[in-house]
Amino acid sequence: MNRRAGIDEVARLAGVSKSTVSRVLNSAPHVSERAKAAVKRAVVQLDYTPNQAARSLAGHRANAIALVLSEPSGRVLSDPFFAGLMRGVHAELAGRTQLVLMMSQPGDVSAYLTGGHVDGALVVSLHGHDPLLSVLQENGLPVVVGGRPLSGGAVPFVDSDNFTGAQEATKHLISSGRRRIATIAGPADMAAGLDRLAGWRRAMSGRAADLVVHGDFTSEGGAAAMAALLDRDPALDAVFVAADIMALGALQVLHARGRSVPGDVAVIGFDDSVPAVPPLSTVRQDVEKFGRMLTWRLLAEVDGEEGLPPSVLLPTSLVLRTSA
Amino acid sequence: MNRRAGIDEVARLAGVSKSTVSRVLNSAPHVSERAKAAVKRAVVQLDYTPNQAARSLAGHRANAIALVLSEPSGRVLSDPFFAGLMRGVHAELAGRTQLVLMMSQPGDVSAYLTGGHVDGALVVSLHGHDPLLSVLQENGLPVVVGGRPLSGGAVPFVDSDNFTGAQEATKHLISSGRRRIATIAGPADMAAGLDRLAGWRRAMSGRAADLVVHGDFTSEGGAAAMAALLDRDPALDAVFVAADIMALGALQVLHARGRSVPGDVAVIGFDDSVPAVPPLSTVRQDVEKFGRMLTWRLLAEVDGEEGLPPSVLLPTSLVLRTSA
DNA sequence: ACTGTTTCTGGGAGCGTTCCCAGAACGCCG
DNA sequence: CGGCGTTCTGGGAACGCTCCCAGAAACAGT
Repeated sequence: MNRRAGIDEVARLAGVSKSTVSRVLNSAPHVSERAKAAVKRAVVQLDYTPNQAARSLAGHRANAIALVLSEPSGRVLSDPFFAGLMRGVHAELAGRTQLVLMMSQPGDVSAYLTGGHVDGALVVSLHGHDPLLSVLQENGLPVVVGGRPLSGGAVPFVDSDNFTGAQEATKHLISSGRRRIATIAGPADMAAGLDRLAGWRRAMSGRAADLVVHGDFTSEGGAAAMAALLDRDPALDAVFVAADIMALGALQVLHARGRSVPGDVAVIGFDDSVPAVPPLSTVRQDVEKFGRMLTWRLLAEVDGEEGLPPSVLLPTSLVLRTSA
Repeated sequence: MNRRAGIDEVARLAGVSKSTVSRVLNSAPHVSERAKAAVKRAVVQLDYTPNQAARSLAGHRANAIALVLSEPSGRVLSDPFFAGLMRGVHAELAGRTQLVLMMSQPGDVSAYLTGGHVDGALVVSLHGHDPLLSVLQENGLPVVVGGRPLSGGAVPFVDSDNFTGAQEATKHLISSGRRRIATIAGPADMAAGLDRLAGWRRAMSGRAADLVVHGDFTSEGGAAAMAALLDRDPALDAVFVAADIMALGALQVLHARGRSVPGDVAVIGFDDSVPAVPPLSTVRQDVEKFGRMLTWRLLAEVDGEEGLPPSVLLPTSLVLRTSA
């Protein structure tokens, strides 16, 4: 393993000072074309890669952002939503900064984050009134939250338009003639759960909206919720499920109890994340775009740009397949 | 944002030199209990966190490892397998080192990796004869591969016992009286695909083993493969699918073509990663353990431990549910 | 020509650690 | 009591960059 070239070697080969090399590398102004070209040539010739550690140390900038999964159980990782999100984040980063992954065990995470190891944090899957947010804000660390936070004042966030999506899905169920429409809602301590439930409620206004059971965004939770719903009203003929992954569980229960889908019961999910039998009608959200937005917003914040939107709401669209 | 304390402040408060502080932080030998206690107290009092950048720079160690997804498309990310893997990796890391995520766009990744920014790399989802491995080895970067690499000589790897798992699944289909047993295999350029196919072949020895179609580890691929299989032999009565995610696609096609599962066609998947209708019989692999093993192995390698096993094969187990 | 302004350039002081080396303190043995 | 090993400690030179400052060069305007 031959030692890697340093900036001074590049400087010597290019016949300039290391200051100039540094300027070229950071595309700073006030560099002659001649010097720029010479440096670039030297960089290629020596196969030079700047040392990140030295850069961070001298530049007071970590060149890394954290993706924090605020979920001790690590449940999120199994969620296809998360996979797409990460793809988006990564795409937007485009090698500019490193992505450090963290799963939140309350204490240590904030210590690490405020320790100056990252320039900013993407916080995802926040439950209830997590203190993490306020801690980070107090320390002045740029933060963008994925999914509307339930507390935390003025933190910028990116979210899908859960309310409208849920509303449209439910409207579709109503207009296709369903009479007893239930919902398997998300956790009551997450905005995604609450907002989708609110959308369902809005669409149901004027009808009996009592068939509500909360799930936990897992297929097991979805199954349990479906069973509970069926016990409560064996005659229900439609269900809006706040997540595809829960819909999968619901589908299993419906099948086991001899209900045909969509014959006896229509099902609409949310996310457009999983293939199912029968193919699931669902509310589609572009998770990759979600991830890109999140990242773009954070990087802009880190760069100190002005006039940024406090938050962004991404549109959703109803995708009709077989299940409803 | 008040400036963070440095090592010398800790030293001053503790009444020792920064060398001693450093020794305590790295739990190096030759430090008196007295000094150790004083330093620890000072650290707590000042809420001191060592600066990673400075550490890496001075210590010639990045304190980070890379998780490389050797898949330009980013397909892996949607795979539940990957989610579990990452959970395992993260658990094993336990805050000791950072995890940097990378998706392989052939060129840049190896440049970055050999640039000294990480102490080692976990390479996952390798296709065919990826040159990445040899590049890394030439540069002396510790590497552990997830899933047996098709080329690359003596790289240590961790893998599930795909062969045995597939064999057992197929044996089960045979012993339960199925006559025409097909398989949807994985990609022909990945060991996971090849080994599972080999297991199926071994179990099928003595019977006609011609119903083979390759999929690409996506549900769409699984659907296409199932359709092709059905066209080739409408009377097939069982199929071993090399990945649950493909099985989902296959299930959709079977359903669409009026085949009941398991009545007309028995289905066994691989991974135990997705809920389905009907619940899928599958070959279970402990992906979290997989991730932990992978990481443990790499860290051991990085630490220069001796006598490490060249590779590890994790057992699989057949989980029987409804589909077969 | 003389000063001012702008573009370019190099020198060198940090950044916060680790690691090496040399020295202090403390035994213990002859 | 002198010498020698062993444990402990502090000083200071790296590590490879960025950033500040001051000087050189180029080009104006008077």
